Amino acid sequence: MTQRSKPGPPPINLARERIYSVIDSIPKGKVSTYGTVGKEAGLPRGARQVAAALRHLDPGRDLPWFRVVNSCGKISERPGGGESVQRQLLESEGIEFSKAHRIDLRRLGWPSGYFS
DNA sequence: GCTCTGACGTCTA
DNA sequence: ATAGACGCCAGAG
Repeated sequence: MTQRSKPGPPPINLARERIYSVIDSIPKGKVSTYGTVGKEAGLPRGARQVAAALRHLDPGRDLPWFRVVNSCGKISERPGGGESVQRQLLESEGIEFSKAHRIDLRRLGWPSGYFS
C-alpha cells in the first residue's frame, strides 16, 4: 500500500473514543480533570476537546462522565444545568466537597500523585 | 473556507 | 487567594 502512517494527532472520532476510554478507567471514588484526561488520551492541549466529547456523549452510554471535573477541583457549569446531579453522583460514591464546593485533588485526584 | 464559541488551563498582576 | 488575559482546538453556522 502507498499510504504510510505519519506522525500526528489521531482522527477526531478516534480521539473521542480514546477520551471515553480514559474516562472509563477512572476508578470509583476518584476523579480526574479535563486536562488530565486529555493528556492521558494523547491530547496534551485537549481539555476543551474532552469537554466537547462529554457534551456530545450518548446519554445511553454507560460511562462515568461525572468523575471529570475542572483543574480547580470544581464541577464545571454548563448550559443544560445538571451540576447538582453530578455532585450527587460523586457524593454517592464517597467524594467529599469542601465549603467552597471543591474536591481535594491531591487526595482524590486520579491518577494518584498527579496533583501533588 | 472563515469566524465565532466554549462542561478548559496556565500565566500575570 | 482572586481576577483578568491569552492560548488551544474541534464544532457549529
